Amino acid sequence: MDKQGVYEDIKQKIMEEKLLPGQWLVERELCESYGLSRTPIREILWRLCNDGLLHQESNRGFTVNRLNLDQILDVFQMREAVEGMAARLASSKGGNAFMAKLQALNNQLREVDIEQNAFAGVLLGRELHNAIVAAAGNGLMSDMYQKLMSLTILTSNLTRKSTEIERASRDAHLELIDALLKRDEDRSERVMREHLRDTCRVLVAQFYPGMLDAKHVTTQVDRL
Amino acid sequence: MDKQGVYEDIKQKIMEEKLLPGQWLVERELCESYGLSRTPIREILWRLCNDGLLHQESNRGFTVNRLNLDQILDVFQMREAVEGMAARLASSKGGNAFMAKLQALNNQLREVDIEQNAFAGVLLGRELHNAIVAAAGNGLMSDMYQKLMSLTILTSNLTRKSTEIERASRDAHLELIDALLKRDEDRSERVMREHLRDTCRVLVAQFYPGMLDAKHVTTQVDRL
DNA sequence: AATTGTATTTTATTGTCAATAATTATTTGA
DNA sequence: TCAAATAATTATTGACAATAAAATACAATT
Repeated sequence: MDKQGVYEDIKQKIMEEKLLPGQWLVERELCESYGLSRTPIREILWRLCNDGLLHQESNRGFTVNRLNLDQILDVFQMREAVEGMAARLASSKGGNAFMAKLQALNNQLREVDIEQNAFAGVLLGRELHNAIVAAAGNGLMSDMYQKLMSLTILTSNLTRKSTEIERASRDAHLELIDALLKRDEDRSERVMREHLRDTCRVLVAQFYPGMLDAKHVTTQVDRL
Repeated sequence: MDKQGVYEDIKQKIMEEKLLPGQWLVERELCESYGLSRTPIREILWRLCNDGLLHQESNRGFTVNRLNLDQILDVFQMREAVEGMAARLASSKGGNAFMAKLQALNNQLREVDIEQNAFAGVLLGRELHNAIVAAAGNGLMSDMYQKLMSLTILTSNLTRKSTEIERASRDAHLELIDALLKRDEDRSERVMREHLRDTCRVLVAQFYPGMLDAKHVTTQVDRL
């Protein structure tokens, strides 16, 4: 397997929780299992570190990054900033293909039975978010979004406890699509932000019950 | 010089335009001048690459990153998103120390004679932006802001042609401080965004005259 | 004969590796 | 419990391989 392949393989293993937060990645073991020497492996580990997936301690090596509650809140706060702007830009600059994509997602979302197949809804939601960021047409934004999504997924395995999150997201996603289709920039940004704050609340409630009074989560936007 | 020192030295050389965009950084030369071996130099180069200061081409090495107009616009768009949110958070969560800092900056800014000493104004402006992001209390935001500032400085040597930029920024900075002191979240964010868009316009006008009709720069916010 | 185009050689540079040094963690003995 | 010895792991180094650019030599064409 070549360097790029190894990079993606490790990344995926972290995403799929085959490598758990806090777990040490031993260079020698990685060399043996992938058949590469330490130098390229090291380079890969640095990349993953800069993606936010790994954490390095000097002279100790790399672990899978573990986010505490404050960091999770930080991630969602940044997602509000970045994806909020993405929604604004997409609503004004999105082309025909984007609008068609929104229509398609709208129809698919309405058809999905959340209680029966929540994960399908989650996947559609991700597609929506990805499409919005892509439509914003800002490469730097795409990079930062990618990093934020990595950190989001690192937060918790969304695949499992997804029902409640999806239940909370569906209406917001439909409203978001509506705002985008109407090219309402302000509403698009506002809905996106509120949606992310809600998602964050639900997620925190699930994984850190009894901590909803944390400062970040209760921040309110009077008017956007 | 140790690893961290070399990292900062190269970074500063890029900031000060002692290393120019497009210029190749040859590993062997860096090894000789800093007295380190290739592996740690390589590690430093990867870090700088992930900071956005360098650009890598496979089997060719690293160059100082060169931003085209579109990328510059992307940077400022992201700064609007990130620093807009920073202003919002700082206005609501900023403590006594932050408020005192704002007062001090307010006084200093009013005293500075722009026409005579524009750079002093630029430095105060940077201090203000830094203080706002710090007051937002989001580590991830600080990281992303750092990267965006690196890219901003890479854009052009702001030290030289700073008079016009500072002239355009001063009033905005004062208004921003006012909004923050009054803890007006919405206005703080709005003013920050408008200020960054104006700065971007001035900068583009200086370095890319006759291109102000570029799509990004003309994007307007009706209501924030 | 001069010039252009192409193939070949040379050079410069990065990519990879395995051995060694330095650091940190663990075990063992009192 | 503490200290020293041992083991495990990362950090660095220098040598070598692979790759890409540059220079050169040569042939083809006008």
